[in-house]
Amino acid sequence: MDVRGIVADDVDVRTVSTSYGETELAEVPMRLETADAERPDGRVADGGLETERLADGHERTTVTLWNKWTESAQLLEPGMELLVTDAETKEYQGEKQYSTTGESYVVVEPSFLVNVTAIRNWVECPRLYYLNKLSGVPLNYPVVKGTIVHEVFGDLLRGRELEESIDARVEERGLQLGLLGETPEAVAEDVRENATAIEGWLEQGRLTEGDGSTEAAESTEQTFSPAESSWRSEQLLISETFGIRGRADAIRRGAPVELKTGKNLRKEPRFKDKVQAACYALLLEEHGDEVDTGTLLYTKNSALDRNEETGDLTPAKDFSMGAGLLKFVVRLRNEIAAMEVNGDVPTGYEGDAKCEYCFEQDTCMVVSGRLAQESKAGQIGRPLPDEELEYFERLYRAIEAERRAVHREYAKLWRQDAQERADDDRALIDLEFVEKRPLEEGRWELRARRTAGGTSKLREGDLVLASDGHPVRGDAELAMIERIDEEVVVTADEPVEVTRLDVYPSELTTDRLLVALHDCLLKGDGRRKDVLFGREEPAFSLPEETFIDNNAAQNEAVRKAVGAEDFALIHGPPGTGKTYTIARAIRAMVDRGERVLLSAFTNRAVDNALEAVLEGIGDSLDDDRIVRVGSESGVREDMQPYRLERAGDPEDRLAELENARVVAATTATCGSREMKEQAFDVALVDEAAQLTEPGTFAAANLAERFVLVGDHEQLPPVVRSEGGTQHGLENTSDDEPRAADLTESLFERLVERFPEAGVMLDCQYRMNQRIQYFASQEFYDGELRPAEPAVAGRTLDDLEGVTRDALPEQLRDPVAFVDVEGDGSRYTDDVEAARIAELIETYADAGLAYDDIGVIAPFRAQVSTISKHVPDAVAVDTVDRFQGSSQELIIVSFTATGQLEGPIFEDYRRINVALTRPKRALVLVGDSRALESDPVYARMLEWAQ
DNA sequence: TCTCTGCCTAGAGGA
Repeated sequence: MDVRGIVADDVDVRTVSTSYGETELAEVPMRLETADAERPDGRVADGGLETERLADGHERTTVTLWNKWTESAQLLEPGMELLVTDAETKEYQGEKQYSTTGESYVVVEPSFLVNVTAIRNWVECPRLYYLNKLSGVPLNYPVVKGTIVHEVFGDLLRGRELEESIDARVEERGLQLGLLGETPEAVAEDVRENATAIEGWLEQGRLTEGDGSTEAAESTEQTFSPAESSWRSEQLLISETFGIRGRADAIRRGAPVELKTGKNLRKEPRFKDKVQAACYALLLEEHGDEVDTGTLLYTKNSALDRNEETGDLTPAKDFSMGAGLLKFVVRLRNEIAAMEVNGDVPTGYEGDAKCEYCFEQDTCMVVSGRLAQESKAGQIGRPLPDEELEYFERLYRAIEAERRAVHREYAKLWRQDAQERADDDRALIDLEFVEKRPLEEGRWELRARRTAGGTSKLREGDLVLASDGHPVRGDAELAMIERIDEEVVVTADEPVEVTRLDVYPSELTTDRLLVALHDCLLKGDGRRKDVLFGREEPAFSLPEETFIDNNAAQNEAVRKAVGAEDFALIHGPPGTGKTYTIARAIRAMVDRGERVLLSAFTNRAVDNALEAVLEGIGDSLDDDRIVRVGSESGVREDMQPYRLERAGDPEDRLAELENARVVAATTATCGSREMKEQAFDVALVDEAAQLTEPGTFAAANLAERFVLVGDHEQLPPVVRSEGGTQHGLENTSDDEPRAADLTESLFERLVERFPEAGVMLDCQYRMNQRIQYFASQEFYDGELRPAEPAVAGRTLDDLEGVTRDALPEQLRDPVAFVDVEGDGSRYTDDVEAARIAELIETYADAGLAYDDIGVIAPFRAQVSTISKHVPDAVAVDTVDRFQGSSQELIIVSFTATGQLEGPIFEDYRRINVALTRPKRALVLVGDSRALESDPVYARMLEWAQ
């Protein structure tokens, strides 16, 4: 039976005498999860025992961990989650207790999914794991080559021809190879050397494998065919029991095969390689296969290197895996999980690797020296100033809290049932599998039909877990959504019979935030840090020329952007021509011969800004000097011609990127290995108030100086972690990072600290004066004003075919309030939705086109309710998604009856965004009693009535 | 059930 619960108190570890001699044991006081809950995998947590039941339905008991599991017990802290499989029960002083058996595994924090590579790194040196996370793996040739060899291996298993695969895989990495100064021929030759060893071995295996049937032998005559020979390539595996996730290179007859692009002439595989294979064995075991062997393929082993001892001719080394190794691997995994949850930093003393052999030795010593960390390798350099150390510590923990939030998303893959996932918009379920079709590249195209309506967050270009029913327990593979409407089309490496798609949570953003933080503080320019940490004032050498002659604030903003030596801040309230100002600033910079990075958090913002730059730069720069870096699905259609292809001839791709005078990319992409090789004179970051500090650094790190453009009175960065209440860690809640560390943008902090480095654009070109008034008073100290009389006086009458006189009197004013009592539900309001539908018809009757109307609601549930009532052409969305756009008429649904409940109303920046979207008319629809209950909303009501 | 975008995964190697 499995025992799962929360550690309730300190753990007692001691040595006792048994008939076998001295033995270690650990007694863990635990609070069990709801007793008789049957787990979805059919295992039953203990239900029948008469243990002490607590008021909350949890039972309290003691679990005894024997022998080597005491090592994992030492890691436990009260509040951590613990799982013991195959436990036995015993009675002690009238109380039922549990203890490990010979079959048991002990898993610390099982819902934290540890990567297989993390375990592999950790077994070599725990600090290596930490360093990889902190400073990232830079672009280097051995790694790129290794990746290509792996891809070719997968292709061979899927039946692709060797030369075709090599050519295609080398071609795909054109940009990376260009950055590394490699030629396709040399790389292909290098890959060929490694791949022929594999091919020969596969061929040999095919002849001797004796899969049995003559049918199999015949059908594999041409190329190796996995379908007939119980092979499977590249499978993503997740274990909910062991808390491990990884992607096996290949699986042969249920056993893992791991490829290594190197040489190993010894008889045995390297220990860390065995550990890696053992991880996959554990993963496979959970999927129902008993695994006791593994194979390692060292591609540089060839006949020439015949091992004297064994006479090995092949690159393959088979080895057997005992229960001891598997348990050892779980204990390693426990160390990582405990460290991640506690936020500890490994020193290197935990392992016994020799630092002089380590290729990360220099990095290790520098990080130790600069961050004042104890390390086995020693330290180089002086520690950062205290304020920087404190900052690093704080942000590191905030980012790690964010990482744990991503892990909670992983855990939902198995903790929530299908319907819950679907209701959460995180999965499409009950699909009807239609067909699988092999693609040229050896991948598969999979089609399924949707049997029910329903929304989901899934979009074209997203990476998803495609499964035949369950993303963890079933047959599942990572897939890319190609098309999603009534039919869903995805591509994947393996032909899964798809009936369900799940959002696959990614740690990529958190990984990149951490690296950006590291780069800023440890590699960053000293002068910049002096300014960021308030030791120096930002400097300017402002140009005399006039860039924009009809808007003083915009002109001043461009002067500051061009003349900043450290940074400049452009505060752009709604409709004030931020993008135009950016375009002018970039033009001025380019005219001065500077290379500019244009960035923002979202693809949409990057494309919008780039569009303005293209309009503004026009004649002054050839099109091929402007490059958009990003994925095909992320970049807007009309910007595709500027998008940098990754595939192709290395020299061409490199030239395209390096010759570009303006490079546009999201901040996440700025943290990519390719972009990190680039250098710029200026980084200009739009929508900077929506970025976390490390997110801003990802762009700023690449440039000599930076310009941030944004509005901190609009929406802040999206942060997932709650910054306090962390699952299973009540005892350390005092030390938990405050969410504020990531929710306040660098833009906002710098605007407050160095107001003189910023300019606020004060003329808006969007709203009728009456509409603008409230936002100006409430959020911009009354300083926002219409740019010209035509803006101040604009009304719906200006639009062709619209007659305001045809509207009821109440709606003739540019701002109107419609009092609706509401239906009292929490996140939806049918009464409001129906009233809004009527309003839309009223405006349509007065001549307004549906696509000039936008409806904003606070909750997604209300958005979908309203959508059902109104024509498709009307844009209905949440505030968050409306940020950055505008409409002639905006109708706001407040969706609250009696009182304003919920945190969504507490952030007034959200109401600022909603009220500043319209150009000519604004209608507020809501319950006046609810709105009056809050002073800001009450003032809004007064203004609107 | 408050709002929610990124990135494309993990892992690729070297004594």
